[in-house]
Amino acid sequence: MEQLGELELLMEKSFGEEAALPAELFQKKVVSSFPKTVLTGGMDNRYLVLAVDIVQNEEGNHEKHLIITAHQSLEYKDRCILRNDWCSVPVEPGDIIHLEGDCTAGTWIIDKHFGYLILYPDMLISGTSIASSIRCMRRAVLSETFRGSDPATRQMLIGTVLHEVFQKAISNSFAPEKLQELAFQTIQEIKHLKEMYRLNLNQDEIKQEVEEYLPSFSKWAGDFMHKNTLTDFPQMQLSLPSNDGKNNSTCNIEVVNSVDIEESIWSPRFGLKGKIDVTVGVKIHRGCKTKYKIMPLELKTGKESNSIEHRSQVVLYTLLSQERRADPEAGWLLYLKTGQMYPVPANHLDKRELLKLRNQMAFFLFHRISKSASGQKTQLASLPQIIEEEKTCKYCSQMGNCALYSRAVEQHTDDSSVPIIMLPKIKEETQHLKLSHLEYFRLWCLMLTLESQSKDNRKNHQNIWLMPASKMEESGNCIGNLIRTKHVKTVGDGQYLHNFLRKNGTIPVTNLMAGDRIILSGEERPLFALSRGYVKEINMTTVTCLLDRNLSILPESTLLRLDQEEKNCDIDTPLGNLSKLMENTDVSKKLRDLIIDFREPQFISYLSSVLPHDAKDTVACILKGLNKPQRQAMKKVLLSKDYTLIVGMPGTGKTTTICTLLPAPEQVEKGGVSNITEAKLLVFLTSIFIKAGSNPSDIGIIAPYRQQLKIINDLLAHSSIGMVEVNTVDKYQGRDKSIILVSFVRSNKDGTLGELLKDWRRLNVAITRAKHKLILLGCVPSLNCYPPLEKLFYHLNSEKLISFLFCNMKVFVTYWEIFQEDKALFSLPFHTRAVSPLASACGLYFVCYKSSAWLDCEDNFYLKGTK
DNA sequence: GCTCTGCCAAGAGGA
Repeated sequence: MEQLGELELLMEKSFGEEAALPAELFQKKVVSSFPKTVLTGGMDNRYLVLAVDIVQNEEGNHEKHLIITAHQSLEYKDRCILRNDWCSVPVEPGDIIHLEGDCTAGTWIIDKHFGYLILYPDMLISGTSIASSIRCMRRAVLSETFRGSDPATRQMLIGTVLHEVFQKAISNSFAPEKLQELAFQTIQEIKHLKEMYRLNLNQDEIKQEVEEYLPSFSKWAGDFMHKNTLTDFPQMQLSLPSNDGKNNSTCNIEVVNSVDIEESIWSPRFGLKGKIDVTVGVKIHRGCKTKYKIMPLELKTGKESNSIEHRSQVVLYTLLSQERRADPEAGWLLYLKTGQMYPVPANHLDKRELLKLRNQMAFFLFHRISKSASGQKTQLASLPQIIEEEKTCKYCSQMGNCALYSRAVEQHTDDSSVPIIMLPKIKEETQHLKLSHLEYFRLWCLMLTLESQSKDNRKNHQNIWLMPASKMEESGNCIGNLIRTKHVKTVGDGQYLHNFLRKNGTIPVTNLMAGDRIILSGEERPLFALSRGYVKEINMTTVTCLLDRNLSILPESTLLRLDQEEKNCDIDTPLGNLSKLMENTDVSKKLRDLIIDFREPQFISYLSSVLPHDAKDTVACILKGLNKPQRQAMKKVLLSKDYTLIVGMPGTGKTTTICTLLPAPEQVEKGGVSNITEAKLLVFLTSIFIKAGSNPSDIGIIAPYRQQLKIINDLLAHSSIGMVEVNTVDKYQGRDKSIILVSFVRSNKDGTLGELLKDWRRLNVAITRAKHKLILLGCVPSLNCYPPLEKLFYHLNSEKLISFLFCNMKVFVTYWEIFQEDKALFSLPFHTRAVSPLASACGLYFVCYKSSAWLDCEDNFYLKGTK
């Protein structure tokens, strides 16, 4: 919030003052709003706007004059003059922009004929999003906010299937039998079958509808591919800027090959991203001349509209293509229903207007929060104006959110003007909501938006294009200098196993571990985000990854980098849920009642009335394994009509084991805290369990610190021990293993424990993941500084469960057996995991966990998943 | 103070 305050302070200043603002203040703003941006000139320029002035030129027209700098020191200033419609770009002092065009004598001129300005170029907006903003900017912004409001439909499924069939055919064959086979095979894919089930459609009707398209596929291929004479190819009117002067726009079009399928491109130059259905090699025969171009081909399965939205999408893809190769100057729009293909030239005017829309959208997405006019209240900003087109609104899937936002947010705080004809519609859409509901929506929408904007939650992959791999490697979240080795193995649909080798020597110190999500890019500029996936295996020299695309089309010499996918703040799901909670349905109404208006949950009186007769034995069997308080709570859950809050903590059982050794001081280094002695002991104990006949997959190793996990992993790799899972406490949440070994790591003289271990919830998770045996390893004097652990030791000590391994550096080792004794450790009321499967089997709405007070913590309520 | 949580994604078509 401090940063936001700073920003607003700047925004409130007038232009004159802006220019005079001290450089440090600007630098502060840039650091807080654009933490990763490095100002730079040249092709990938990033300018900081220092001042904005509106002036009248000699012809009496308005121009926007910007004072800009591409230097971190802010010392060297350039100018940018925005003419014609560019004057309307909502650019403000402190903004980051990218400029395309020419800079002469320190001045950029962007006008209707030449040049582009890209606002917040590192914010990548998808082609479809921008295309949809043509009709209604508000809807485009709402769709980016409330994702998942678009219900899936039969047509969408058909569309997805047909895209896939065409894409397979173009690199295979369009022969009718082959098409049949590809269609059949595609329909059988699990993801499509699931979707059919969801939409309540049967396979046969989908198959039939898909098959209706296939003759058009063949017709298209017959027209555009594999002919003997050039003149057999369809004639089209297509003039490209590069053959200017020549009036001959007539040409024959030959589609030679498919260069790529679903090519995913990020363009930090134009601030765009997108996926190109098919990237095709095309020969354009004009007179006796032939030009070969690699161009985007966009497939459409719906009505042959050749609409401005469809064409715009293609124009945007020509911009994306420039990130990888020469400007295609045009693209193709193919309607699969008829096989009709339209050329879409990308002229300056279209590109200019689309980029202006992109800028507008970027502005709205960037400015989600505002300050109230009266003072210091942080509130949600207004969205783009509601349009006055009842026809467009009639079928809009964002109608509900649009009206809700207008009523709950805009009409509450702002003097925003709603078109009069839209007022009744807004009222109608929101009349089922009480004031308390609107308030709830406003509050949570604000909270979630703020959360997503907080510094460490901001989702951006900017490092990939703003920072070279060699520099990123220092953080441990990136590995560069990799080349692809061996063959790419296709594991499944959209899953390709790749092997990478560090080109020179060994892989540097890294945080990357098996299971981490990564983004694969080329080291060279144009190859950002070629593919996404997971690390499968990593050692000193090689990395194995499961990727979503097959990269064997790249030359083997291509230098690649892996970037750990930054955590993404998923506010999409809660925002989607919030939107759903406000829907005019019975289910949502009931939930509003319980959640917003706090209606007390209801319970029925007798279990026999709810339990199906044949479920009795099963339930009895499950209950038998629980202790008394667990059984009582379980009963309450079963009687629940609405929801049940379960207050609980896990644990029971005991036994002892003894070892001798872990002095075991911790090491603090760049990668984090670790404890080699504990690690060795732990690996030793693991080997004992395996020798004793335990299955490695039944053993889990937990440590709170990543560095410790790394050391344990290294030790395991050098031993003969197989696939033992090693992970952080948090990754084990909600799961368990037969045998769990925990390494507490911390051991020092001054009693520093760090905040991490002090989180009692984490401690709780760590000691409750074991089904049969739990071994805790740690330094008693160090850990004793913390009351909850002290309590634990007190108990363990009284039960003689602690083995002191060395006289002055005491280490405890213990395990106990869970579920074998009725007696609960610490008199814990519950074992939550025992409850949840049963609860969900009973179809409860909520399963709620209240954190227990056993460690003198404050009362926290956790609302867990809805069903 | 060194950890994690919600996570695949841009588009599938409608009018």
